Amino acid sequence: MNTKLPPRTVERLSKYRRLLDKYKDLEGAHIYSHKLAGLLNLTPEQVRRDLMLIGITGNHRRGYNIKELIGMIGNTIDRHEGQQVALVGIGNLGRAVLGFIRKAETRMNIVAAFDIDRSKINTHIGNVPCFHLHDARQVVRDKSIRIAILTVPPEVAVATTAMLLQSGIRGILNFTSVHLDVPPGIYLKDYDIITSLEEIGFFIQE
Amino acid sequence: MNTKLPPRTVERLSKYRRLLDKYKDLEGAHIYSHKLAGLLNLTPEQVRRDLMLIGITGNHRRGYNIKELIGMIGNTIDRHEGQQVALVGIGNLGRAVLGFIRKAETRMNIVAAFDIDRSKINTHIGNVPCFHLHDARQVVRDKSIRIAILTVPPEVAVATTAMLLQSGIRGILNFTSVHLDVPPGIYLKDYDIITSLEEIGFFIQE
DNA sequence: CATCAATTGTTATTTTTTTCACATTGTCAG
DNA sequence: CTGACAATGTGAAAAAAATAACAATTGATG
Repeated sequence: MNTKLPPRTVERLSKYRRLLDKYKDLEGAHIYSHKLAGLLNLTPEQVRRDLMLIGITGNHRRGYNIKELIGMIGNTIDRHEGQQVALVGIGNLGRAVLGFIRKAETRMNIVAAFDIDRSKINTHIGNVPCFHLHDARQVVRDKSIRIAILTVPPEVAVATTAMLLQSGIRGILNFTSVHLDVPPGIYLKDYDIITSLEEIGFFIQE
Repeated sequence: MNTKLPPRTVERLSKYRRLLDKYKDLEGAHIYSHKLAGLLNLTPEQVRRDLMLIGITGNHRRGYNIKELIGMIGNTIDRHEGQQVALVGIGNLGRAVLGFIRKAETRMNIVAAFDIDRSKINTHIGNVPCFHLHDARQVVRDKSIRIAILTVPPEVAVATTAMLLQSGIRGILNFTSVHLDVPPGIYLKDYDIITSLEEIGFFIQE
């Protein structure tokens, strides 16, 4: 489908779906744009525009069919059979993130973990097999991995990223506070806890 | 100082400072806007405008004085003697986040942790004392805590948030995937791993 | 069956953020 | 001392995102 959606819209679509997922079995259930907006602190107009952009049509009297909505969002933002994701860096943060994602219901499948600590290689974390980073190219290809979650120590963030890019990774969720330089075509999302805290700190001053 | 900076600018200011912090002892060192921009994948104009907004003046020949720059960013986005932060929810994710922040160099001080598990109360995690959530009001006031990092299980996210708000917290960094409703004046920042992954998944399709 | 209230779909407007463009200025070379 | 280069500072333009406004539609109601 059309890949020209605004990033903000994609973010919100993901949230709509997650919020609505719990009602997915209620056949015929509907929701109004203002209700959905209220639940997520958005405006109804924003919700309607987002849904319009992915071609969802609501009922003028009953609102949007929840099941159809979940389905259409899926058609838009999911790959066909889920995305394969690798966790890179099996420290405390990495393990915690892994646990978090496995508890959440999502189409993102963590299918491999990478580290350089020999004692971790060939073990399983949860049920995720652990490989040496040097084998990334092979594993990434074999398992059709396209996304990496980067939870390595800052010192090795840049070098690790270079290896990941060589191995064919297309998107990176960067938990290190290190700035990464990626070529065009690679989608990088920074997850910078410190910056977020400082931002909060600034905006609560008055 | 002026609190009307665009959120994006505040985010970038935090990043400028973190990047430049390693040069803070080089007396008289300067950096050009285009150099700083290159390091963070921004445009030089954007950098200059951000700095202009907080009243920094560069040298037309040598660029911006790094030390002054770090100082001015601090004047703008820091509270006077750092911010007091509480970690709420001492599970794996909470502990990992705590470890991460303590390794990073930042003015955000984690001064208390909260949980409801009796076995954790009155212990220390790292050197952070752990309290029962019921004592939040008291502790928050005593320690001048203004920001909470929320790493509790999703089932209790809403109830916990209500308690935090009652105790006088002003800002929340929300690691749960649960949507939180906060009154005006409270600054909430969602840290939604799943949404971020799905966003990456969408944008690498083509 | 006509009315009415409520909601959608979408165009227009406003606001926010980024980018462009260029006059201005500090420093260095000669 | 002077000219020229290479920055900065900033108004203006453009792009992106959010909000407002309102006609069109639906279905419930009397």
